[in-house]
Amino acid sequence: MPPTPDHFLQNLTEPQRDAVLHTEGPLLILAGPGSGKTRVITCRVANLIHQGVKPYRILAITFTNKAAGEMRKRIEAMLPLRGMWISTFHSFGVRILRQYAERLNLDRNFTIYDQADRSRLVKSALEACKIDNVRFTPDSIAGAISKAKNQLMLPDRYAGQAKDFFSQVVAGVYEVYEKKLRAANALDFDDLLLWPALALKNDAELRAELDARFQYVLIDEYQDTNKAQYAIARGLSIDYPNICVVGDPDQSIYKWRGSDIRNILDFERDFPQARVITLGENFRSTKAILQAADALIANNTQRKPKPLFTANNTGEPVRVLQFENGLDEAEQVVQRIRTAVDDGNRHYRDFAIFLRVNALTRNLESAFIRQRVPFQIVRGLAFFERKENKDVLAYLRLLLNPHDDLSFLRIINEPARGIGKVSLEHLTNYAEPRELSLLAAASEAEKISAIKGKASSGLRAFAQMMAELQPLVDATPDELIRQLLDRTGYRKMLAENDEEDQERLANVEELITAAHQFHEEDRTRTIGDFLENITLASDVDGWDESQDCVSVMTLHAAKGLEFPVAYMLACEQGLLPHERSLMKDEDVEEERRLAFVGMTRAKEELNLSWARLREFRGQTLYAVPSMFLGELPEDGVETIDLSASGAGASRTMDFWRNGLERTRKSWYDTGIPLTPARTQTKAVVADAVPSRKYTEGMVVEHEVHGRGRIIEVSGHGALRKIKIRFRSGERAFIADKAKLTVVEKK
DNA sequence: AAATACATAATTTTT
DNA sequence: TTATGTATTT
Repeated sequence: MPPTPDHFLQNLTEPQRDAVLHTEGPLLILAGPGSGKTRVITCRVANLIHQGVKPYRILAITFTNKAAGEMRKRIEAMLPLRGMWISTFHSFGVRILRQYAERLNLDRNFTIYDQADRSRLVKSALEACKIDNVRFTPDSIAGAISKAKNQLMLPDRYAGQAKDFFSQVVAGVYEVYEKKLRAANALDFDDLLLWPALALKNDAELRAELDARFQYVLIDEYQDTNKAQYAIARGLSIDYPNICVVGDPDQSIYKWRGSDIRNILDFERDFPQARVITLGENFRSTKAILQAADALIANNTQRKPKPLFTANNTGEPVRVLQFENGLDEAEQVVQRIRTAVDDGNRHYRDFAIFLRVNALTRNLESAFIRQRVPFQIVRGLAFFERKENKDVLAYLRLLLNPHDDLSFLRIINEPARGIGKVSLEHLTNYAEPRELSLLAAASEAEKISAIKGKASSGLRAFAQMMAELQPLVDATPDELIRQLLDRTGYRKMLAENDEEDQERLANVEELITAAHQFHEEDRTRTIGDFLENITLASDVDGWDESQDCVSVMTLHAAKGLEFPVAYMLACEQGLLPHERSLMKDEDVEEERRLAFVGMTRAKEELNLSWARLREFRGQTLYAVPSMFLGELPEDGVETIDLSASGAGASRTMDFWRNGLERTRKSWYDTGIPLTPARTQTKAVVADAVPSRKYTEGMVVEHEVHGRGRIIEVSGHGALRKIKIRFRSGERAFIADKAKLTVVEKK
């Protein structure tokens, strides 16, 4: 029984209905949090299909694979969907690149390099360029390359516009990096967007073909697309400009990754006839929550004001909880959750805890375990990032792509085969001018005179072994891994030893299970698909909703989700907003949007907390409540002081509201380390301020480097750095950590 | 070449 | 606190 259009339109508000019914021509939906965006999207697709549009003419782009799966499920509940593409931009890119591989002069079996691979490759490119004496880190250079790629800039054009020293260094590295990628038959994350974008630009025939194939394009979380992604969307919507983008500028939280809010302006410029529909009414949160979020985001100046309103109840006030320290915070939050569940009002799955940084999960983890409260930390890839699993995956990658030198280097001596750094240098020197992969070079190791005895035979044996494993790539994934573990000696390496190895072995076994399940779900999926799936997975993709447990995740991972009760922990200056954002107003505004995203996840109850003392990199510092707490309205917000010092309620927000008025940048000046850690008496606090005792011009004595003069002091608190000129050269230290004695004050 | 001890540096967010 | 690199020994 095919559902009638009424079916999709029931219970929709007028703007929602407009959005669903607008099928032809460009459409921009500005959807505030909780405005029923998902419903509109699914109904709109269902409506399209109902009107006779073939599912395979529709392309829907989501932000995570999980969101893609969810959307598919929801639409399928209404209509059959065979042939419709729903994926992330990156998965879409891979699919196009594999499909049109020959045409784009690509090997279909390319490996996808993640950011860790990228870092290592940049490092080796740096070495190849012989620029190891510069102070730029591989990561900063990798970041610059990534940014260039996001802006569709290839090495030659980048070199052309490189003016300052840094850009010029990057330009050189970028070119070598690209060559290395090509030689390894690998693409990095950015290439998965860059290549399709350029293909659409340069190959008119291909562009027209894909444009006609995907006559209806839908893009969710549009505020977080970058230039390359926009180029793809644009290229697919010229002959058939039925493109619908959905986003909320106030929820843009990936500027640091290249997302560009200007894409919204460009959309209206490139599609002047575009219809714009605003979904403002919130159906998710209580009035109290929404008002608090609204008041917060109103502090952003780079923003078009937009009303948030709801017909929902006022509900409980938003709570700001003050704790003595991070340990207390974790324990008491978990306890509050447990109490609510014990009282029978809630399930564990109703609760989410949001954090700005992953590193903050530690205290929570032990609190959950101690109080026996079920929880899951949503950090999807952690399992595959374990050394043993990465090793096994590297073996698989090398089997599938023998040119993958990075993987070769990872496993060539794992288990030990008597092949050390020097031998590998000889091997590289042999391989490079001959344009051989390291694996190919290894197979003819006897021709390399510089490599002797054990190393030489080890290399040849390795190449031989990989060749023998080759036919197994067609076996089932789990069988392949099992064989691989036996024949490479990896299992033997782990089998003989201590408990740590036992655990590693167990992890590898779990990897086999994962591969097995992956294959069982869909027998057509290969080991290559398995690897691809792991690389392109997002953090939330590992989130299991079916469990009745508390979810812990970063604010970034929380995007798009909702929970009856949300806790946002560590709302402290330096953490939220993060210290790395404090230098620029626009970065602070992004942090504020991040807080806004977190707050608007909550349906019924919202709790924000901070602690007076925060353990940080092994030492305890005084914390300053987040400036964002001071931006909340007094109405509908309740402040509760649960700290031992109990200085009375409401100090939190007064801190920011009233005259204290410290500049944002100065929070870490109050960060006074306590020694020894965890001591909380005021006496100890008072006398130790090592970070501030050094000044420029001082002469100091260092245990190792001898006497030197301080030439620069920067940063604050635990991050305070001092630069010292010794006879042997200049060196930088963390002020707190350096073992120095003052010889002469200036 | 590999194992070990030792020092020291670094820590946002992620497809 | 943890990961990474360096120097030293076997």
